[in-house]
Amino acid sequence: MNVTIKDIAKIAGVSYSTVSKALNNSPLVKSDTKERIVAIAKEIGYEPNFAAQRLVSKQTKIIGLIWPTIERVVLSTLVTKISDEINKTPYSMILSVDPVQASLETFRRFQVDGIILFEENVDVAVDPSSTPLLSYGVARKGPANYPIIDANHEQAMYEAVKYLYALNHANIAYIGDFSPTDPMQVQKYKGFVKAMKDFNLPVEEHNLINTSGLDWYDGYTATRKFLSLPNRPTAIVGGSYDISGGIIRGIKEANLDIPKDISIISYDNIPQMENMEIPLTSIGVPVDKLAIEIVQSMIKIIEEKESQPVVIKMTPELTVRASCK
Amino acid sequence: MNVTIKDIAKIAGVSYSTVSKALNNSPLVKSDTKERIVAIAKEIGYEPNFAAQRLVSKQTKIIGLIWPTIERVVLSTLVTKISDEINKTPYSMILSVDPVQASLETFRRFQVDGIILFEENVDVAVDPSSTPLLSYGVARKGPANYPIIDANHEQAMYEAVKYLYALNHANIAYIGDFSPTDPMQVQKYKGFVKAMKDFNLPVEEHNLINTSGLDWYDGYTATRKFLSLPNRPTAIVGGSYDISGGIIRGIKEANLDIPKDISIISYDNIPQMENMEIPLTSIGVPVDKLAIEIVQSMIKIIEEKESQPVVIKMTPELTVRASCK
DNA sequence: ATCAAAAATGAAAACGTTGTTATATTATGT
DNA sequence: ACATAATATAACAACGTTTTCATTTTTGAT
Repeated sequence: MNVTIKDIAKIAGVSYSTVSKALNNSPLVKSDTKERIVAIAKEIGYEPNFAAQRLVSKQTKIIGLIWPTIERVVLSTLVTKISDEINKTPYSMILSVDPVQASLETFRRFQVDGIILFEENVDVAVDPSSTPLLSYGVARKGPANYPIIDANHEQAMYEAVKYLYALNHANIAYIGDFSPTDPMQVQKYKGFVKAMKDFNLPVEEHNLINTSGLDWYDGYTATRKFLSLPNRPTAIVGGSYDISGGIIRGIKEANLDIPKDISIISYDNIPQMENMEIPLTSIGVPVDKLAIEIVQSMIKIIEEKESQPVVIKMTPELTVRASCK
Repeated sequence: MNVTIKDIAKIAGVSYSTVSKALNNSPLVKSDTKERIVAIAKEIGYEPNFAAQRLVSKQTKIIGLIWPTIERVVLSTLVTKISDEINKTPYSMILSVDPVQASLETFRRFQVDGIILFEENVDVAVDPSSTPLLSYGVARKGPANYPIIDANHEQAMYEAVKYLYALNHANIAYIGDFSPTDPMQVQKYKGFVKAMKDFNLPVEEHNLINTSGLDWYDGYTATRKFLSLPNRPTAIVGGSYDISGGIIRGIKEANLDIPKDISIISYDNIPQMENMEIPLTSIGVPVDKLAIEIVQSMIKIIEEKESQPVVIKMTPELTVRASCK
């Protein structure tokens, strides 16, 4: 059987309500007594009973994370970081990999205090009266009825081009997914094109390479194809971590050197960029900062109960490594 | 404020203890009353209060999963499946990506009912009197004081060779990690060598290729190197999902065809094998079955309280796809 | 020394369940 | 019709906290 505050009370010769206050560092109890009680608690290895605390506080101190799409390295890194971040707070995290609606159902049953949703193209009907919800996704036209944290993809791509331009590149290509149904990709595309225009660089067919997908293989095949064409760019912007992996391989296979022959900068700012065949210079919101922002916002929403459906656009950062010249 | 059994009691005109029994389908309450109460509960959207149930039942119905190594596709798939599986039960899962000892600490505080540990080379000192613990890892010499679920790596590799042998291959190479400090890899190595000997196939330097790592790139570089050597094998056993990805690439680059020129079978049995450049024939315990076994065992240990430190060796299965001939 | 105010502690209700025990109701056999 | 057994329902303690309110103790001013 576990140690309770009543056990502590008995040893300390005080009432258990005093113990409760002492352990919560209440100003209502004398500091000598407080110290004595805390010492005893530690001594006999007291751990507060979670269920009892929840019952009276009407909170679960649990945040649910809905993660319907699996197995993209970037996302699993983000999940890890979010978990880390939540563990630093009094909250903890439970994970659901079920489809969105089913997950919401589960979390309601669980009475979690808040829900973080990884949104990919999903538009969720959320009853605003219910559990606080925060989405990591893309801002909509008409704002949803819950807050959204969104990496500024457009700005990221703009900065990528700006950086390459500053390095005197004039023939810059974008290898990425141009799917018009994925808002994230649309943003990236826009940002690239806008920057190119702003710097008076040509935007033509040969420097807009559609991978039709976000995976390694998509980047690889697209690169092979486009390297065989004339008017080869001197710099490439890769649309995702995985795509860029494929790009590197494609370039290597053509016996070209990075960055001597071609510079490359990739979207997605995760530590793994460092460990690629060539450490990739990358642009994007650092995954750590993203995690912190998501968790902080979630907790704020939970605790302040005032969830305006704001959109938080996170600013991308450039991390220079060895792939641009 | 949430609906409680007292609200139901008021509406139904019975005492709340009767409601409790009715909702738990107790034989102590008349079936008419039961139905009526259940109907009302549904009607007004009653959800039992988790904390209250936990407080009285002395259980949390939460299973903690410790996952210290991240970002190996195979493992994240397994985590997903385990989560799925747990969600089918009355339990739910919380995830910790902290180092083992810190995670154990957290989970104790949480009073989780059981802990699943993904063990990679970690030897954990566990106080057997405490929370039930189940490890997914490798059997030790002296059994640990908790149960271990272990894929039979040795048998897997044996079966791989057997399969290739049945396809009339005589020159078979193993491309994998031969690190003597990683017990999983040692098992695989052993299984391969044993099979080769049993089938009277030669085990020489040219068909034991050490990648010194488990990643894509390790497989790729190893393959490039060994393809340049004479006496090229007709079939390859790849040591992991990622390694095999690299092997495929290496072979393709050498302008060889799979399976026409070289057959390849990979360790790890996950659905993603289907989506590789070439759908890979693979051997290993199917990740779904692994997840089911882990979760079932965990729950059994929790509920029966009799955790003998057994080792469960899971039988690998062969999934034939397009990469062997 | 006396008393009021302030400080410290204690008592007890509340949170929403489950499970045990007590009570009321119905059925059964004579 | 009556005792007895079986059945259905109600009452209430218990789980381990937090929090409110009541009580006791200490402090400080007179």
